[in-house]
Amino acid sequence: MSSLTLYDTLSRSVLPFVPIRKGEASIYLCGATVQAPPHIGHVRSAINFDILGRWLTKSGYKVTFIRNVTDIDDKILNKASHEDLTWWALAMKYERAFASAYDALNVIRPTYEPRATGHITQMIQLMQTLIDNGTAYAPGNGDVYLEVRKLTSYLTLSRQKLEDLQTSTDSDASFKKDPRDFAMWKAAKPGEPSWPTPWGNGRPGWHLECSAMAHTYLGETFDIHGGGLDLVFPHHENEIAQSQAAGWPFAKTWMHNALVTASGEKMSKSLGNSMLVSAVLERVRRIELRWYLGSAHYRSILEYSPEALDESAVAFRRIESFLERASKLLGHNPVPVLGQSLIEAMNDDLAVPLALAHISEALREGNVALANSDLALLEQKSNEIRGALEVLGCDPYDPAFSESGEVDLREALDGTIELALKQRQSARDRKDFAASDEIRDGLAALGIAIEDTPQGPRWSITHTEER
RNA sequence: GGUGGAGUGGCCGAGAGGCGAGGCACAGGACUGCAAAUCCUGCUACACGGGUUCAAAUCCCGUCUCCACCUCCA
Repeated sequence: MSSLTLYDTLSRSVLPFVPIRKGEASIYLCGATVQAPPHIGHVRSAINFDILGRWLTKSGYKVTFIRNVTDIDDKILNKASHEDLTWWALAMKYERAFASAYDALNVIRPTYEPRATGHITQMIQLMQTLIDNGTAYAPGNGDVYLEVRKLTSYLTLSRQKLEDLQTSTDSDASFKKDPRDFAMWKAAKPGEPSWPTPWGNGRPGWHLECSAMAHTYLGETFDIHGGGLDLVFPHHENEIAQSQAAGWPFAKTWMHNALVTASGEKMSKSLGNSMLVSAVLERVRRIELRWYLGSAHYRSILEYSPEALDESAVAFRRIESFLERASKLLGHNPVPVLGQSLIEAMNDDLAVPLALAHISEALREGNVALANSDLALLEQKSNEIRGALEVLGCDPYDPAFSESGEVDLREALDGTIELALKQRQSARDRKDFAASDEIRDGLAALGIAIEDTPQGPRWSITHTEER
């Protein structure tokens, strides 16, 4: 059996995954700054790393997964004044929006989900350590900076040279010893929330919280640190800088998901091209959005278009409909089984597109088995397909995807439609095709598609108008 | 200016020296009262120009185009 390899941004190569603690895997993922509702780029990141977590779990590791919530920062303060809310009310509002989007898309909840504001003590301790050892300084205005020239190594992840960085145009640069020094802690402006520190009242800078929280929950070193590709610099570089300056080895492997683009450009709120999760869920079902966002390789750009989304949803319905027909013929639901080809694909740096090709193949073979009523083969193929879907977090039998009340409704509907199908069958038996087609067309107009199979007619809801 | 990534058939999208990934669309066929679904067959592509090699989408050199990051970003 093959074993897991993952692409590591630090070494720029695919390396075998060797856990620090045998049988365990620790992951820290940079979560959201909760200042606006989630768009599909945000949840893509969560889904990509959810697939990683699921695969590690399937592979037998005990996974500790941390995903933080940044609940204090400049944008949150700005937005709060615009929305006429307190900063904490705004942060909670959007934290909940993210949480419900993650739940809707069947992203497994992290082991712990720490908030920045809950870890001020740990941040102050870290700053104290760095000030004591001379890598950080408090110039007296309430800010605390990290002095990047004191570091033995810096910019190893993005492979840049300090001299090549375009210098910041910050107006407060006057307190910095070097314009490239970055703020770990920001002095409070009048009216802003603040926490007391030995260097004055203020609030955390963005980078400090992740160093402090990763250390709190995962210790001085852990297996995987993840995040979006846009976080490599400065965020992750600065996390490394702070943590290693404190003497912590920090993350062993760095993984970055590629971004979602629209019209060739990065999806972001400021560009005005972001597709909110809530808006996209008007178009496709939750499981279909998950399938779409998870089906690209995590290191490939995903270019969003409504057409691509629709196409992906149609492809997923084919699989779903196969499983439905298979379980009907088998008399029970498929049991998730990991096929060898799926295992190899996933172990190869989570090669989801390759896994998809294997699903397509199994689907074709399964359909043949269905046509021939080859129950043994049908069982095998449907089990493997369900196993693959489960790894991708897109198992149609997962209760996470069942709509409330759907089951009861479906049963009632089933009886009603069976009645209509019986009428249609008797019309067909007397070759009264006008009457039989009238029944089929009538059902179609109600959003019920009828297909005649060797096992008799089957019905399904046409999903186009749904959710 | 610096640092990365990318360009593959009508479209999407894997692969990374030699065996046509896969999907969608399209065309033909099988099945069907018709349709749908399903299956079978067809569609031989790797930005451009050089080079290395018995063999290049893959390696090397050069060029073009696009994207991301350079202290707000997932």
